[in-house]
Amino acid sequence: MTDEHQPLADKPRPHSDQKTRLKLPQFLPYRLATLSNRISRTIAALYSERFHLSIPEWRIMAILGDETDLSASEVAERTAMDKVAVSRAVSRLLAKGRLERHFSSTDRRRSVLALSPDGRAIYREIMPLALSYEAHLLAHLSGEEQAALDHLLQRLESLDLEMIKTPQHNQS
Amino acid sequence: MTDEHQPLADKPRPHSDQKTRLKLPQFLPYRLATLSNRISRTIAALYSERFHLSIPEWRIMAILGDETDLSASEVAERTAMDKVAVSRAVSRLLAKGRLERHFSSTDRRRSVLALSPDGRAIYREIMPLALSYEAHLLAHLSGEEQAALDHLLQRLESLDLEMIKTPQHNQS
DNA sequence: CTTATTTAGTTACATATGTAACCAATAAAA
DNA sequence: TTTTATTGGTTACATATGTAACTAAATAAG
Repeated sequence: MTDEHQPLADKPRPHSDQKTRLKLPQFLPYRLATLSNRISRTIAALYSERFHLSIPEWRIMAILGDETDLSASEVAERTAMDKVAVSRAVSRLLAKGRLERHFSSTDRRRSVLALSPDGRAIYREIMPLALSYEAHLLAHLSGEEQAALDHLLQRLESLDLEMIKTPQHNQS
Repeated sequence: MTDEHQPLADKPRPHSDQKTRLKLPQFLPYRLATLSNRISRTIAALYSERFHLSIPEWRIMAILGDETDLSASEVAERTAMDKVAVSRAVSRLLAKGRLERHFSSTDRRRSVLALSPDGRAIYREIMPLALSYEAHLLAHLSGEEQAALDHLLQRLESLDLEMIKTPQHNQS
């Protein structure tokens, strides 16, 4: 694949053959990032302007619609957001009246978050949109493809992605 | 945890059964987004502080390392970044001396971008890191899994993700 | 030509995000 | 207990990003 039919004495380029080149469109991290971005934007378009919700805000509502009375740090865990992002999104949601917050009586630092009636109503409107969008996406894949996708995501999610030890190179 | 093994006549919750709930950790767009983020951050850690490069900056260098003398808009196309992001990253790269720019003689609006010698040197350092990280990731997958992954990405990339027509709902 | 239109890129402004510093409450040590 | 460390969350600051408005060059129309 590297050299289609490369005439013998005529190298494509002296300094960089296919093996040492990085082809962005075939680079896995790049592909995942662009695909995921396109999907996220598309789905955000389903609710962002209609409900004035940002992606992190919706994530929090989505979690609290499913499991109620979580603390901010529990929300952070489950949404894979960091605590600062959660804090900010929560305060916006509180300001908009979509969330209710009180604090644990046993630990007065710990917040207890839940959707407000208003938030629940919005949740019930958006959630089917989100699910049907996902269904719409998956509908383009066969059963086996769907299974394979799920399997691969599980595999990749389970990797710890641990850093490769940087080839020693103390040139800093 | 709510009700482990639910006795027959005892509905889990009147208002939301599994079918109408959104389980974030199983929601495809969410899974893609978090996976891709983890990978991007990990890989960015390989070069960001060592070479003082942001992700968009590296993307541009990666493209120009592969194909030289592109215009800003061609870079934008190939990196899937928008032209504003490209403009900003390009000006940072110029400032750091990693890029050279001149303008087309036939169309004086059109920029012609290329890595500077310095940029090329950096490219040659980073690129193997990026590739070996990818290899490291893929090494955890079997040959079939890798093929399936590539196939699925191609499938998903080819979808136009077109918006589902919003169920009419003029409540704005 | 002279005036629209389109195209390439940049700039402005408002908002979002990340990192680190911070405050308050709890838990652990001394 | 008083001191010290840890944990839950928020705030500040610097940087990044998105959208829209804008400049300049090139085309197309009149």
